[in-house]
Amino acid sequence: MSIQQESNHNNADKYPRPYGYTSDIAVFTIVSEKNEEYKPPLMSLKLMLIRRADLNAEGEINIEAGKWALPGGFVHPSETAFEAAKRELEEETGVNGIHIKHFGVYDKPGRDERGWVITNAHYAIVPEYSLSKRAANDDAAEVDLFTLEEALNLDLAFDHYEIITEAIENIKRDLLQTDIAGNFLPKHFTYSELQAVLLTVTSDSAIASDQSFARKIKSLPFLEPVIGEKTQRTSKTPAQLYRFIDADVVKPIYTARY
Amino acid sequence: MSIQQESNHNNADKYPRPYGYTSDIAVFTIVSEKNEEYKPPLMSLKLMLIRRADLNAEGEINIEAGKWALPGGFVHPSETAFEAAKRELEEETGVNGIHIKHFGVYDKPGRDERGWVITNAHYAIVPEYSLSKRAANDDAAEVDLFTLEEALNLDLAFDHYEIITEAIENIKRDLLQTDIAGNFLPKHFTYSELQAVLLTVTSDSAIASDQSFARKIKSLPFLEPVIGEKTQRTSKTPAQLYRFIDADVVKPIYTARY
DNA sequence: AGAATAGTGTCTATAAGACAGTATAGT
DNA sequence: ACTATACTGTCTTATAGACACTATTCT
Repeated sequence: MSIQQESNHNNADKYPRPYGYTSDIAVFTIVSEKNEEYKPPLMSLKLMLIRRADLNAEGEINIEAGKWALPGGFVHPSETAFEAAKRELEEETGVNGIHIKHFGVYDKPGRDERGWVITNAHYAIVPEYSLSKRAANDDAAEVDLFTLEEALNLDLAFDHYEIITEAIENIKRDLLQTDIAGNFLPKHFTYSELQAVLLTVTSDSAIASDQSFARKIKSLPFLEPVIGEKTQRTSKTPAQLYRFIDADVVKPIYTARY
Repeated sequence: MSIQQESNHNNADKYPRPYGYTSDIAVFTIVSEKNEEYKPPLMSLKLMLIRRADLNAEGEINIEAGKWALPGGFVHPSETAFEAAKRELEEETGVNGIHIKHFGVYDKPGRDERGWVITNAHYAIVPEYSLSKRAANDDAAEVDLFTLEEALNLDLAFDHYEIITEAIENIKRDLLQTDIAGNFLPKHFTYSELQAVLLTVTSDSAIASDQSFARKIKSLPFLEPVIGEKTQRTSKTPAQLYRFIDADVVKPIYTARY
């Protein structure tokens, strides 16, 4: 069959239809481990997972029961996979305006033993407080936060090991190459708070050194100081607050602009 | 319904199943407009599109008949969308080992009036000669190459205007930010040939200036000279040949490495 | 010799990182 | 005074781009 005939898309009835179309979300949050007064935070990046119940809603034995999995659900025909992810995340956390990004499609045959289920993988960045609220609301659901290393050592459902691995790669890269780090922070933040976020995914000396990073923050095109705004929440010395602004963060390899 | 219940993926029967699952491919090629002896090439980036037939294989009036569209086809349940794109592209061009990249999922409700059809969009980089061969093989199919501007001014099927727009954004960005430019070139190439590829998507002076670019090519970590190999195909002066090597081309914005 | 492409020499401006030092305010 | 954080001064090195120049080969 030629590609052109197929591309007419007129032969759908001849082709098997997928059994299901879902969205999964790798929900990341940053936990501030210590938070004394006059101290910069110590942060660690965590992933939220849920534990699959032994029985499903009909009382039948659940597939992949007892394993840990990414939250997710079926896409409705009236929405896109991205909208479904957003909707599910808002249902989950009760927070909207969350940063969410599609990073892959998982459709390998056999990834779900019940049939041909295609899932769209997203990662999301959720402030810590939204998740703690949720955990309190719905204590029937077994939900937990894991470090990235812990998460990959759990007994994971479906192909979620692969999805989580790639979610981690994506968020680590994006944290260092885009301006998404701000989604873990309040609107206005100090250099040491941004530094703490970045240190969750890198140990580079240019980030880890206070002096280097204090200098670097002034040269970043997507950051600007909030004039006259200082805080003492990270030190006795009042520290300048910064905010993210919209700016291109492309760093071409052949040329300076395009 | 909570996100956790849905995530059990046990309720597939309750949810509508997609009507079709397809892959589309934006096939890009670079046409060398002039090719005199002892001259560097003048290149332009083109997109291959096909024209949808008036009637389908059953003799019925075809949906979106007469419009131009990306080649593509249905994904088989025994393969991934990426594999389907690769298979279709090889059927189309008769060439394998082609660079192909998934860049998006298009699943907006109503994008295909016959039902819920989800497509995976890919772009591919095909050397010029493979396409000319194909055009000769299958003259029944109406296939043509268009400049990017021409392509967007055609009467395009489905949501292919949007897909093509994003394909163009993706390939332009990747040409300047990754090492994919080499896929348009022979294994060994001169600096002016690489320059001609990049000039199809940028007019930056650092690329356009011969001297600047001749210098730049030596500092690029993913290029190396092929020792002792020179060619006169672009000038009377023998020119050094280069090749791409595997190297990380990440350019973080916060730090030099990670 | 002339023409065209392929480079190199050298200067300038900018930027990044290292190291040392100063500034601020609570205890 | 002491301490911890928040910076700044200054040096070194690396890099990019601009401009002028040289090198090579065919016609």
